Amino acid sequence: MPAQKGWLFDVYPSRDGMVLWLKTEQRCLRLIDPYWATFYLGGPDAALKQCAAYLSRQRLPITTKWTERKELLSDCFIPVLKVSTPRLDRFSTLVQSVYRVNPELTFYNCDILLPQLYFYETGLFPLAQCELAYDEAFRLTDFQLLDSAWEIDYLVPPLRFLQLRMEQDANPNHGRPTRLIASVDDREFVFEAEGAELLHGLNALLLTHDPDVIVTRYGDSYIIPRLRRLADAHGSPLALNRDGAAGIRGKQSKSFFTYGKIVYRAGAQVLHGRWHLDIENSFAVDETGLDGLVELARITKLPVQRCARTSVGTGVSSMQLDVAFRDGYLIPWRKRLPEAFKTGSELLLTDKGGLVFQPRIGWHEQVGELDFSAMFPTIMVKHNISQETVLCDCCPENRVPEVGHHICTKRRGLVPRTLEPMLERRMTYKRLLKQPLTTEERERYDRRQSALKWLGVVSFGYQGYRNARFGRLEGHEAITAYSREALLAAKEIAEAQGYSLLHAIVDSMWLQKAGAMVQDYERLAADISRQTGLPILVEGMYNWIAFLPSKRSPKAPVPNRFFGRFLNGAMKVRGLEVRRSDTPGFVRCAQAAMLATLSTAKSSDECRALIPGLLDDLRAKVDQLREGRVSLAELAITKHLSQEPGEYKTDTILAEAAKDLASRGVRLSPGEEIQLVIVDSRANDKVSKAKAYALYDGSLGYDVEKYTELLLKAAESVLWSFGYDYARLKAMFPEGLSLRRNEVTEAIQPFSRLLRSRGSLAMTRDSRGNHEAEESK
DNA sequence: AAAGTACGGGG
DNA sequence: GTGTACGTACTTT
Repeated sequence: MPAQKGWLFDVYPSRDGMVLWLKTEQRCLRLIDPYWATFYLGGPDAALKQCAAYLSRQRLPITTKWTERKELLSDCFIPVLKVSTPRLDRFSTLVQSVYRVNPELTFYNCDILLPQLYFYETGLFPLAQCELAYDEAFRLTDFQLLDSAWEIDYLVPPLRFLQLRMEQDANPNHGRPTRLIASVDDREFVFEAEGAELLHGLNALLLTHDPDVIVTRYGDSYIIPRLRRLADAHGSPLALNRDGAAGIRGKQSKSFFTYGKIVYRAGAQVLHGRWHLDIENSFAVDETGLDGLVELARITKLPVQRCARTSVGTGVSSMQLDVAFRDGYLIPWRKRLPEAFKTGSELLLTDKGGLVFQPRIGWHEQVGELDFSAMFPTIMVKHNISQETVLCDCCPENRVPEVGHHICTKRRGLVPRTLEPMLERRMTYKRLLKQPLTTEERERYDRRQSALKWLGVVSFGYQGYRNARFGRLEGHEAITAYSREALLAAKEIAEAQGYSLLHAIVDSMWLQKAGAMVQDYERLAADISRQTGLPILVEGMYNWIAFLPSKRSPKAPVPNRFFGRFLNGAMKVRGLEVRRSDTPGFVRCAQAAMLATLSTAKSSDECRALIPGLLDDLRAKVDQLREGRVSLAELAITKHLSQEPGEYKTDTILAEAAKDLASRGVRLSPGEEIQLVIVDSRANDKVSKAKAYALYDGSLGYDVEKYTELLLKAAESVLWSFGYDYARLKAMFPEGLSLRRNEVTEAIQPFSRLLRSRGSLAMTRDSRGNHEAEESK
């Protein structure tokens, strides 16, 4: 009987069982595992018996068995009916039909996607190295796992890539049809968007190259749907999929509300036996690249293409399900409830219960910053905070400070058990990063640890889900109570040692003490760690840091508008224009350049000496704007629609641009991102204030003065501490020759997001506003 | 002045 | 699969 070693590349259900694709050095092998998927039913004996009888009358192969399994909340065994079927394609319809017949039964393990359930049950996971044995019909007969999801130095198989993108960098759904560019290795192929040549050319490329991964920009929302329509129209096949029997699974786009804002999720085009990754539709790929995606898929056990497209919260949830499943717990069906539902926040904001001490506005030198590392996840682990441990029946004496909830001391919670190995794993990567490594290794470990960090951040928010499978509001309250206690204690310890607090927010504090060196801060951090039981580290020492005031009331501090220079020359920037996604590239780069220049200065005096130069640069930028030498791509502003284009009550630039697109037949959904260029912000006669970037030919120019204003306001943020406010800057650059209708030069597009996908796998986004400046600069 | 609209998190 | 924070900044009415 043949056996093959390789990596588990793809897993999905089919009529005949679970399809497994094994990637070896040479090829990709399709096997089928005749796997029986199982769910459980609980309830009164009579009802269960009746249900078993109903199931025996079904025409599907189904087995039922009486057994006992543990319930999560009570930790007690309860009698349940185990229902299994090999017809994976009918699994969810089967659950639905049982529910229709007897909605009073309690359902368990029935709403978990089958590949996940398969992974939990077998111990396999995406990209696991394993040896699979199979018969002549390519049916799996045995397997051996040669890998562990917790392995640090795991191997990733060699993968072949095909990249697809449209010629224009803007969202093709919002623009005119352009040519399709396919690239393989370093070769590029350009196809006209219509016609049979495209299909033939692409098919030839797919067949000769046989890529494992198709990486696209806008593949989910535009390229693949178009290719499929084209193939249908010509009646010719399209070889995108590797599994000819399975087809491409399309998912509808949707808009939904979460945490106060509407989110748009593009549809999906999921391949079988081959991955399609749309970098414009993947948080994980965008933030942490392919390395982060593989790391997440391995430890969350979400199939790679699903992992690429879901929120990190889904990953956290999957890890918890895995732990619960392996411990033999029944997993309750999370029915969608119609009532209001509070979602977990990915923001660690003050209103969520974190403590803030407002900053001392202004310029400060010789400042140290201490940050609690992974504060919320660490609290959950340390204090055993989990759905089933908060307000337990057995430990009324173990109280949370302030809020008074009690937490179990007898039983280790599901959430801490999930988080603990993950925190440890991230620490291992961080330790590795301190050792001598090649650039490649450094980047890989850094992306992996960054992917893990997201899991930690989100797992806190998850506690706030009132009806989340493993969330609990009281757990959330307990976490923030512990965090306040820890920050307060840290402040007191620091002050007792002669430090004065400049600013503190949730898990970070900025301190000052004459003559204190890094070692002193290290010692302080060690003291705080010891006394609070939570690890706190020196984030860095600043030569200088500027805490900016509120723009509306210049005497009021705000917690998150500051920038400073670390001793090693790196800058930390929060709340400035560079950090905002709706700042045009031209302004963002101008401000980033100013900050980079300041980062070369180690003191207020050195900064002051740089100001004349900064003002010269600023003048050059203003001139560039006024002379119409800025490209549209640099002026494009990205914003998210909060509603349908027609629902806007006020004519803002965003509403105008959305209506511009809508009037030209572009369908837009709430939450969707659009790009616009301001043409004349003061137009109030219903003449366009703004144009959609994707469709704008530049004939109306751009609003020089508006962009100058944005530029000067960004400059104000940087120069405010040196006495330059907006009024003063404006006076220095009086409205000259105001060219409202400029000739626009289509210059090179240095801010094109395209750059991210060019090259083999340089797929992560440059972070906004973190400018690593070298000490030697 | 009031109402409408958008943004942010971490490293 | 997800179901509407809250404070700040800015624009429009």
